[in-house]
Amino acid sequence: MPEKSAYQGCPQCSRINEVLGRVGDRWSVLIVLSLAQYKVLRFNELKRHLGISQRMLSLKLRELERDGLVNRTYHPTIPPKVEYALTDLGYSFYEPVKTLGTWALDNLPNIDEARAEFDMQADEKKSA
Amino acid sequence: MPEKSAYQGCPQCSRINEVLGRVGDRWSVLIVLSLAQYKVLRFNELKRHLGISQRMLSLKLRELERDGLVNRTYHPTIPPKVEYALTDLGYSFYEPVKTLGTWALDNLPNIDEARAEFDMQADEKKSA
DNA sequence: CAGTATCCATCGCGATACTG
DNA sequence: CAGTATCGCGATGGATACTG
Repeated sequence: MPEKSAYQGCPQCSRINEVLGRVGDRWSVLIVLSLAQYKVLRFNELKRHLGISQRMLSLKLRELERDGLVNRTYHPTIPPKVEYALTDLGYSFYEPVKTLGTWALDNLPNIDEARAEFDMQADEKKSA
Repeated sequence: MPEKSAYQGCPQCSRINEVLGRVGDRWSVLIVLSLAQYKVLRFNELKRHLGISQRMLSLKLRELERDGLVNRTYHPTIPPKVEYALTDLGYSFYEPVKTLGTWALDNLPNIDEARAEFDMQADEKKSA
């Protein structure tokens, strides 16, 4: 937690940042996205779907569970079976994330264009 | 860029992830937030406001400029003066970010509560 | 199957020093 | 003032091996 000298001008920034810490965490978002789409997934289903390592998936799922975004259901069978699903809070979190994802898809062409132009002008200076 | 075996089940995830990379980057978001609020800021104004290191601010600003989210205006005076502001694309990006920030402020109490309960139950097991 | 534990490479990022 | 260059530490996260 970078609680250095930051956020002097923005007291609530540190709190918003906590959530951004969750969103910024690609894996957490992808997990939420997957669960929103499939409703219920087992551990290895998520693992295969996302191409995430066991370690990371385990860590991130516990974080999400701790934050009340994901529900974990353990079935003590043999072999064991564990199902993950979004909580109500998880679904409510999905809403703004979806908004962001929509913006992303809509505007990535613009970003690509801006990058191309920026890089082109950088090249011009180099060859000048 | 972790272009490993990820995203098999979600081709557009990698693109969404690019934007999440930007959002996840706390500094980039805080810069956008600051510029949205103050319209125009100079390099050191941003630096002081955010408590960010020169190096990071410089790097992040160039990223944001390259992506077309931030506009850089150089005034060749002595001493030099450089002003940063959001582009139209930057402002449009601010919208979904604001949505997310609002969700954060609204729901952080819920997250805190969920955490407290989760940690309490974890403690119970430990002492059992 | 659903994890946990250990090891290790990478790198984000701050601190510091220097320049036009 | 507005950067760039270099160094170094700590966190992030993958690979691998082991357990109930």
